[in-house]
Amino acid sequence: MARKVSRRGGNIVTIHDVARHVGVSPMTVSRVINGEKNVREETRQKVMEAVEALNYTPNLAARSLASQDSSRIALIYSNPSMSFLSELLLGILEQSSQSGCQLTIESCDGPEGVADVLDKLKTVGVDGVVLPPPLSDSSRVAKALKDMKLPFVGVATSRPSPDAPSVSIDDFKAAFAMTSRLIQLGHRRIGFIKGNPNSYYSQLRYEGYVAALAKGGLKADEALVGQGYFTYRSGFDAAETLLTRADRPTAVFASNDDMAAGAVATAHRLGLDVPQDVTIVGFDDTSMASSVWPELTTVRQPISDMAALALKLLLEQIKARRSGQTYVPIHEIRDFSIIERQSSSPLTPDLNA
Amino acid sequence: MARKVSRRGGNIVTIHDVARHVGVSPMTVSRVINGEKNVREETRQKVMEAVEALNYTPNLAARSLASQDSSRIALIYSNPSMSFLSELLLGILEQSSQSGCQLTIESCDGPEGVADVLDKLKTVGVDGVVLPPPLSDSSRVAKALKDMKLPFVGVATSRPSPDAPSVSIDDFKAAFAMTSRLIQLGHRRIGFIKGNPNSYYSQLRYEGYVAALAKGGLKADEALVGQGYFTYRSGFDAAETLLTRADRPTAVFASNDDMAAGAVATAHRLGLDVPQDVTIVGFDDTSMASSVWPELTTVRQPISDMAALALKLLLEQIKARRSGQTYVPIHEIRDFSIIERQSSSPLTPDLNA
DNA sequence: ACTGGAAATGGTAGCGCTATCAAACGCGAT
DNA sequence: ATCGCGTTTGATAGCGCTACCATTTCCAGT
Repeated sequence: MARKVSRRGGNIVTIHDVARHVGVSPMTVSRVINGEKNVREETRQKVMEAVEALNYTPNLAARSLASQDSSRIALIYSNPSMSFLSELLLGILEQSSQSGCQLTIESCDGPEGVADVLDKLKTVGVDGVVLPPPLSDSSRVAKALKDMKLPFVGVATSRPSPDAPSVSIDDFKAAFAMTSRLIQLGHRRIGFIKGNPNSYYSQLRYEGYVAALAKGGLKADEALVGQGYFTYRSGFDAAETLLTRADRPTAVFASNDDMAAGAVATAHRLGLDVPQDVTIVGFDDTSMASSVWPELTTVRQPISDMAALALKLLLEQIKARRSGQTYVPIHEIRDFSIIERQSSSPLTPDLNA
Repeated sequence: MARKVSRRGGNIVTIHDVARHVGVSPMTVSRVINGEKNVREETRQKVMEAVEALNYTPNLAARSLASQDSSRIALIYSNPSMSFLSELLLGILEQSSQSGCQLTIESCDGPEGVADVLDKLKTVGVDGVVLPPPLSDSSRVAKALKDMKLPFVGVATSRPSPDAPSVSIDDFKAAFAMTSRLIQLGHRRIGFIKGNPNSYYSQLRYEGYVAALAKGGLKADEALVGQGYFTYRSGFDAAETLLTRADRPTAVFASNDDMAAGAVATAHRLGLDVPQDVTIVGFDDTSMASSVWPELTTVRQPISDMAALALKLLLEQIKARRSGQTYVPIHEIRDFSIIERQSSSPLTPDLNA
């Protein structure tokens, strides 16, 4: 155990210890650690073993100091959907600690808040910005950032800015898949609760629903579509209109989990059992989906992974920009999945009669 | 604008630029930045101005490298209450970026998961651990950490380990205050939904409720107390028992927000309006409280601040330990507050009849 | 004025890592 | 063997900041 006691007390294994242990130069160890290619396989092996044996972990502070890639990146959000945010944070955190970048989280409420926050970023000095929805859909924010010449990345955007990379799922396809699943379960009268009309992905989800109905040979009925605003309350209200109809839908697809939860509450209030009397499904798989009872069947976005990837793309962009290369924004599409929980069931025969 | 172009491309303002601008040594600037005392007021002033003028921001990587205080700290959680977690993360993140420490977030589900995670921390090598509830209440985890000689800090614990610092609110006092408030609103039959009996703070909240009833001259009625487990579902079920009674309570105090939200759902299902027919209040002020409708009146814990403070205490502890000093754990108590939203109202006269 | 000791400031030497370039090595072709 | 060229390795010099100690400045007490 080659341990070195540093000048100031702590005792830590450094790259030099590993180098000495193997009998190579620190530089070689560095190369192995960073996965560079010009290292003989045999050498790489020996270094890896030493790293393992000495239980070496790189000092991120030193690394980012030396490599000058210590980017300051800001995550700004205006969406108070904490459950979405925390998933996002988990992913971003993991990536940022791996990439060794300084992270700042800024909340901006209200529309003028955004401007203030951007101003602050300008004076404080950040190297890039991560934009979760709904900011990632705002062309105003995108333009402001572009004018500031500040690189940014959009997470879960349906309308990626052409100037910046983004990571998202295919909202249309996801809504299509979920609707198809409901049809497959035997549902024929399928209601839909739209999200905020300002959001483009809200539109895409609706279109996916309509397309799936068409493909299933069902005609879209405007009366089965409610307008919501992505809030619990709006789902609660919209569901009331849908579920008090004489020919109420046997399934309701709310375009996010909060609205779905609100719809479940309304169903309960109307004396309807979920999913016995009505199937209700959501979108996003935020913590809300598994908090309420019955737990919601929903479309899962791998938010954490998406966030991590987004940060990675952002850092690449910054690096490219620094070295003067032109950077072509990448728009990455991740896979969604459908999580079936207790809020959905096949259409029961008697209701079909 | 004294800007220096670094060897590798970036151009950043360093402590040297500030020093040159003022005409002092970098050391003095460093002292001013770090708020050390042995600096003449006049000098401090000038340095501050230069910092402002040049828009200097310290490079955290360099700082933690030089001062060797780059602690690796881990946040381990087993509670899937995402809303609580995200608040926590926000606070921790802010503090960690200020203190320049490396943060790792680890989830451990199941009871054996904790052991695995601790094992991992051991091999990876961390300098300290932050424990949010319910882990912060587990004497088993505390003992394991103590055996590993790993400093830790508890956030929102009601049963702080004597060996480690902690930050929490006074759960008893908070429950007492909320119950008193309900009494003040005219309620006389006040129900309570307990949390998981394994949690000590669950017990404290219950005791606060009982004490407030006593002080208000009301006798505690076991029939108005339901057993829950801090989950939505458990609140949903417990509320059913309470609210279907002939002499149902006019107010229900659920000992966390998830259970309160479940109780609201049950009330709705039973055809009761909240708060017209029954007042329902929660505890914690997680995002759940403001997601549902009506939004919940609840006890607010300043989770974010508490988390930030906890991290600070942990770092102090680590520092003290490194320099060989004995460290006396500090148990910090923060103030709670009662947030009144739409789920509570004064007792309406006719119900009192 | 003059000393002594505290307060303020500066010089030096790294913290652990990596960019850069120079050196050493391998190896097929001559 | 010798050359040439690409691959692998090493020596050096910082990245921006702070710990540590040396130095200077200040001011009370004589």
